[in-house]
Order: sequence, then C-alpha cells, then structure tokens
Amino acid sequence: MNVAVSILNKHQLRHTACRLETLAIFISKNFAISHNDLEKILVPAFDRVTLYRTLKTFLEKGIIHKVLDDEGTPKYALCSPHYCSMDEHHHNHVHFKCSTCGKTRCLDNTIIPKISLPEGFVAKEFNLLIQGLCNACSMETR
Amino acid sequence: MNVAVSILNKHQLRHTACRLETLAIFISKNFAISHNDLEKILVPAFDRVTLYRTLKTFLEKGIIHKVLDDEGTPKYALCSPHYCSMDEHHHNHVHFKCSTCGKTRCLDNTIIPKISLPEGFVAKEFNLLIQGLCNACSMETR
DNA sequence: GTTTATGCAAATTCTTTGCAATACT
DNA sequence: AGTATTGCAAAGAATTTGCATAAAC
Repeated sequence: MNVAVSILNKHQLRHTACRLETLAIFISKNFAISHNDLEKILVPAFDRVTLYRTLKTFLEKGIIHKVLDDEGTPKYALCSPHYCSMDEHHHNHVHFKCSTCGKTRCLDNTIIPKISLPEGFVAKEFNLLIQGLCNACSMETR
Repeated sequence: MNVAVSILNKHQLRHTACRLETLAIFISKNFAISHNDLEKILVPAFDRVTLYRTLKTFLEKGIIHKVLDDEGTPKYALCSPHYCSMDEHHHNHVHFKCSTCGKTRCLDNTIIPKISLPEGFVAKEFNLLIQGLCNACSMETR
C-alpha cells in the first residue's frame, strides 16, 4: 500500500503527480527539507509555482510542519501521527541539526523537559533546536 | 560613555552614522528586531543596502545574533557579554515570543535543562523558542 | 593619503497572483 | 460534467553585487 496515496486520501486531496512525488521525497528522507532542496529535484518536471502551492497546501492540511534552523531558510518535515492529530498539532519535539552533515531531523521521542519561566510568562508552544553531532556522524569520527 | 561607540571600538569598526543608529536601536529595545523593523526606522535616512551590510557586519563580528522565529523571518538581537565572548558565541538561552504583542525577547536567565538525546547524538548548542504570553500581556489579560 | 563604508543603479533570487488550460474525481 | 490543480506570464518583495563617491582614520 502506498503511503503517499493514503496521506492524500486522509486529507481529501487529489492525487496529482506533483503532490505524490513531493510526498515521496518527504517519506524517503528522515531529515527536514527546504523549498530549495525540493526545487532541485522537482523542477523543471514541475513548475516552481506549483511547488510553492503544494507546500502551502501540505502546511495548511497539517501534512508537514515547518522546521526552524539556524540558517533562517525554513525547512519542512512530515508530521508524524505521534504528535499530530487531524485538528491539533503539537510540535513540541526536538529538532536536531548536525553541524557535520548539515542535516536537520526531528527527534520524535525526545521530550522537552519542563522549564521554569520568569514570573508572568505563560508557555504554550516549544520549539527546540539542538545543534551538534548526529549518530551517523559521531560513528565516523570514532 | 556611549555604549554603541564602545561596541564599535571593541570590534575595530569605524564609527559611521548608520552603525551607531542601528546599534542604538538594538540597545534601546529589549526584544528581537527584524530587518524590516529596522528599515521602517532607518530608511530613507540610510540606504536599504547599507542596512543589509550593517547587519551582515554585526553578525560576522558577533555583535548581534540571529533569533529564531516561527514566521521564518529572521530577527536579530544584541549579543550579551553574559553568553558571548570575543571568539566564542553561546546562544544557549531561551527566546520567548509573545503571541499577543508579537515581541520576541531573550530570557537570559532562563536555563535549558539537560536533555537526554538518543544514542550517538552529541549536543553542542541549544536554541529554544517558547511561544506564549509574556509578563506584560498576561498582566493586561487579568 | 589610504582604507573602508556608503549610495545608487541594476542584477538576481524569492514569493505571490491572475487566468486560461488541464487533470482529477 | 464539475471542480480543483497546474503552468505560464508577470508582478512584487527581498537580497546581492559593482562601482564611483564620500567619510573615517
């Protein structure tokens, strides 16, 4: 069974080539991808504008979420059912950027501990970026 | 004694009007500022291009640092001597963005607790963005 | 006087919008 | 058939670059 197809079904989106291929890329990579990365793969097979609209649709439907990075360029990653439901989205997981390979991934099972804020501050959402060495790159260094 | 002047001295940068005024803005605000915010104040007194170059220089010299934001638009804030030295920069502090007033500030004294990462991951730098209600806005809501 | 920074013009890149043609259900 | 999505053209932002002028040291 095709994962990409079932994602589109779940969100009542039409199965177009661009959407399927974009999803396939997200599924195949375990790290966050920028618009530019996708362009390199999908353009000129698809129009750049279509890619903009595809990402916008996926964001709105909650299929992908924005991943913050030190570079400033936004990246995107698939939402996992672990922390996103149809109507509610929680991205209180950790994003890890490896300074060696440059890849940013979601650490789905790493939980952000409670943080005591100054008087009067009320926290609602957390977005933690950790930079360092990922498991793959720390293996090679050894 | 002028703080802006001493910052420029420390980094061996010439005292130009644009640099001094830009620094004065950073010093006077306790929240992070985007390029666009600065433009509204400094253009057309100074050229937009000069502002780009000023920010670039400040970033390179470690006078300011990039603050992550959910919007994707990069914002900037002064580096404080608390966590930055001449050659090493640590921004392991918390950035708090208020969803009501929209301001993003650095919570210099809020510490990020130890986080246990999966096997093989080595953390070097932490960057936490918390969104919620700031002290000023939570006062008003009451 | 030498070096560095600025302003202007223009080139590039990034992103959005309108609309007719096409593909999906 | 009816609706949603695409591609193209073009507009509008955002960012960068080159170069002569001006300011700082």
